[in-house]
Amino acid sequence: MVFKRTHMCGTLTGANIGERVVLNGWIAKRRNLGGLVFCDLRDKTGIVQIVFDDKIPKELFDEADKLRSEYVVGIKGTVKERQSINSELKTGDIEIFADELIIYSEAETPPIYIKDDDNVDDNLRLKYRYLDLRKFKMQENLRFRHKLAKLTRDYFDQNGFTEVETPMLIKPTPEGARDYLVPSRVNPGKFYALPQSPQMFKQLLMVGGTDRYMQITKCFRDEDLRADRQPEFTQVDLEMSFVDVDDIIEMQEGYLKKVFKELMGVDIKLPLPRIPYDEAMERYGSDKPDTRFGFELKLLNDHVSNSEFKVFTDAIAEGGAVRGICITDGAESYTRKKIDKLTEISKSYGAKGLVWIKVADEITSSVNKFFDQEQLKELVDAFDGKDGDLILICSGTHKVTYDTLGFLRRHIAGEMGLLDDKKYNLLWVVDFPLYERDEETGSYHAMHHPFTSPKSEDVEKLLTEPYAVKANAYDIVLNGVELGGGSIRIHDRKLQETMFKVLGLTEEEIDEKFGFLVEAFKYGAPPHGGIAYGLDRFVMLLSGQDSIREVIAFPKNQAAQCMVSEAPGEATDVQLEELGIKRG
RNA sequence: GGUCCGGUAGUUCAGUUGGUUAGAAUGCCAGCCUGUCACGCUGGAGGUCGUCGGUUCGAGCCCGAUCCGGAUCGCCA
Repeated sequence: MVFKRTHMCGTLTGANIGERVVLNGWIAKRRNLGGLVFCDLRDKTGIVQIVFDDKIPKELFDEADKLRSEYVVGIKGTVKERQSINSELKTGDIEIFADELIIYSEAETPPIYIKDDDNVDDNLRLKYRYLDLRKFKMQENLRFRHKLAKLTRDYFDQNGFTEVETPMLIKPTPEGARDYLVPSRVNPGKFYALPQSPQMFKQLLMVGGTDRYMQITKCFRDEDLRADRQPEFTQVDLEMSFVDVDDIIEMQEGYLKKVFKELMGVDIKLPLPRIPYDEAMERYGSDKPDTRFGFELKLLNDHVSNSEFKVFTDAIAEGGAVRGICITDGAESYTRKKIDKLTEISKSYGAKGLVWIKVADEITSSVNKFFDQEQLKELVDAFDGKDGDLILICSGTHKVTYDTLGFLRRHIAGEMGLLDDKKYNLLWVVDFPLYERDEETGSYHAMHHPFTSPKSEDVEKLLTEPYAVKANAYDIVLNGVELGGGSIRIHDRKLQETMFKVLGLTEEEIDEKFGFLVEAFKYGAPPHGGIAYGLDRFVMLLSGQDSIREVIAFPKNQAAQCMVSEAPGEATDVQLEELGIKRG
């Protein structure tokens, strides 16, 4: 038997006083005072206090005395005003005097507490996810995620987009991230891959005349996990025909404005800033800059090139750089010990060391032996340094200086409490390089993917100076996190062939990997482009969580295992034989 | 694959220089309790100190190996 509930626990208020109500939920807490039993009854909307007193039959009272944490019960009773109000509780001015009780399920003592701010081992939470999900915080996160997804569908629907499902079983294309492979029983020895993104299919949809496509879909990458990276994750995927970069950005800014207005109550100013990739690297050492604070990078090659400090001069001679950042407003707290700590972390980004300069009447530094006061003053002036500031300098390849200082400026800002989570700095990073160099093989490599179009003014440089070619590619960045990215694609067959040529792909490789797309483009491809957002990250940032695991109902742990179901599991010999993977 | 941190009661943790029977809080169980809401009071149960090996008269603590977890770099077109 199930009690037909009349209300949800958290929605009851003083307006319900005198009403007879029926509630279902979990026992969050029982307090037995002897002749009086209080229970906190919880459902996803909140908690309300139930009272069992001596006015009820003894059998019912005895039943109430048996209640324990996480028992699932139904209650019938009358709403009354409280004698003692609990201002901590939304429903704290009322309580339910129960006259009927049904215990649907008893429960063992739960291994984790059902409490929002409970500090418990992450794997325990994942193992008992169904208990973890009972927390209000988790229910709120799921609800928030749902709202964002709904708003996304509504917005793009209103703008003429059609949601189309693309296949989950696709052809393996060994490029970029590692594929999850799925063996095909009816094609022994052959495999499907799970999509890393619907990229090629959404382009086919454009060739197919869909014009404006969107999809909220799962994508899969068999790479190592991080706090903001799961092997299966959700993308908001979009593609539009007959557009240029401005068209796409304008459409997205409308979307972002709506998201921030309706879900966060924040008015964002349009148009959003656009920062060219080169400038982002030069000023922030990152292609996803956090602009909520300063500490911008400065190239110091000209200021140190004639110094005695070989570490610097060697780096410059080898084509590298010397760069620094200046920590202002409260840098005094950085003692030698703390700077040593920073130096230690810097090494993981490839820096050999970190030079520090403390600005004061008498400038001190870790390189006093090599720089006199005048030379140090020059460096300080390069940053407009003031008394109390701390300048940190590192040298090496351009990449090492960007990575190290890009990390340090954000790390230090975090330590100094400058990362205001109420501030939403959205910006576009544009004009990405089309190619990057593969450090191991020395070959060219599409930075985005091989269908990204070069900027028209750079097309002639494709074969002569590939590194100088900028792409019609853009990333949307929020507070130092990449929310999404996209590009205008190549729709011209000649240009696509040139692109493949620069990448060093043979006819066979092209045919094997992208043959069907190249073939499709023979029959009339519209100019098109799109973008994809990481939905999990988006929800994480907006709801103020520090891991995407908080906004995914059943996430994987760092070893890519599902702690609830214990996936992945073994396959039986019979299964493997049937799939043609193992001989019987 | 590399680096760093961690693994002690159901849970979160403490455990000094290697030294008696490994502690606290919370949770759990029992009894008492009519206005609690982190209820209170009294009592109780609860441990393969991740695992294996070594050093030692003696190891939670030291050494080696290993497993597991987390963070991070590489990786993530």
